[in-house]
Amino acid sequence: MRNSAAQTAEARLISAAVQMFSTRGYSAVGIREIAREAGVTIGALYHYAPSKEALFLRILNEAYESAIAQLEAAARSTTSAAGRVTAMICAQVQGEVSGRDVWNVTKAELRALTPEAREQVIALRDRYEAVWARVLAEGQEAGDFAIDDAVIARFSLIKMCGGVADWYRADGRLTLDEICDLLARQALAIVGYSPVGAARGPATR
Amino acid sequence: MRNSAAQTAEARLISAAVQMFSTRGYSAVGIREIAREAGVTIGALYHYAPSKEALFLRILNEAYESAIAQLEAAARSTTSAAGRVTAMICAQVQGEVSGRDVWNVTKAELRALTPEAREQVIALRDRYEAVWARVLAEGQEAGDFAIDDAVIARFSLIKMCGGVADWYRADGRLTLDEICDLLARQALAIVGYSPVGAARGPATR
DNA sequence: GTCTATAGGCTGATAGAC
DNA sequence: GTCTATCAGCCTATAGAC
Repeated sequence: MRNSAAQTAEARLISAAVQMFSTRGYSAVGIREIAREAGVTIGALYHYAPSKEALFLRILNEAYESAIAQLEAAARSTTSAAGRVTAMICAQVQGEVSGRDVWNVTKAELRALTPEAREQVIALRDRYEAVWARVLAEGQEAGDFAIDDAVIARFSLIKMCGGVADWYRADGRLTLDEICDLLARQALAIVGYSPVGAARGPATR
Repeated sequence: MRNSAAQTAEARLISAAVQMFSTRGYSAVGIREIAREAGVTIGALYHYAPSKEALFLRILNEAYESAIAQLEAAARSTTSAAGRVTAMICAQVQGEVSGRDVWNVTKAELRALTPEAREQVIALRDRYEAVWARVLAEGQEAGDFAIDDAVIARFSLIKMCGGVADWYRADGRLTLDEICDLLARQALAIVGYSPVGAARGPATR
């Protein structure tokens, strides 16, 4: 039992599964290993989850629901289009870094799922992207942004944040706040943000 | 034997492995399945590759060597910094889309490798990123670009292209050329490109 | 070069005692 | 809730015939 005994067996199973799926992949990790790492046996594992895939799906669901809630909170945190994008970039980067194990799993393992389970997770991903789509469209309509193609811009923004957890280190050259700031500037450059509200007008800074 | 019988057994094995690793993941695919898909038996498979991981490593190596060569050709194709970035974005996007199976494998499966093999593939990735780093630094020194942070910009550019193959469809809304053009514009926005060569000066288009 | 047979071990999942 | 024992099947890899 490597995790704290203060946690319930269920919590230890979830966190062991997240950590192991993240570092080695869903298919490469056996239920026996998860159970051993969590300090229980397979019998107990199957008491908490009806199957390996169900355990996995639960992790994916919780990760996305939490991420969507945080992204929506960031989108509501201010009224300016540029402020929203900045807050959403920060929310996404911080979510990815603090839950890097979960997101490693989430992004890499859709293909390991059965078709029904995969559709369920894709619906969550679509809800997440819809928050971005709404904010970008509002900024465009208000004249704050000059976006060539909303779909391409959205994909790029999401991808841009998605890799941070791969290389960020707490003792690295840049703090997380600095990284968020740099990425937010890049994001505003991508959406053609101009403070005066004139599409494609000269930038002042 | 689902693949063309005109190919050698070796070529069929490689392409079957690429396709199956891509759609289902390295760990989830067994050597029996690869051999069956290629129309040979495991005995023949082990004649061409000493192990499952060696077969996998060979695929990764060939993919990266080819991608590095194409990226370097794009970087040499023109002398202007902006032209180079545009050509490199196109090279990267087209490489990812035309070889989407290989890249799905390459990006997702590093963790399935043993430590020695992983280091080898990471060295290839570093060589790939070094081409980008060089071009961005040259553009910055020449005054064509105004990059806040070269590392962050490089990661963002690479990530931005990396997702295209996930959603691109030949019969989709945008042609591949249109996508490359849009991404190249975003790339130039990220690197703070200004045609007059003045850092952070007003954009003319 | 390609085959079959097989070794030795791991897989997800279940049954039933406590 | 948690355990042990077990099923049926899959895994990578090897040996040796042809």
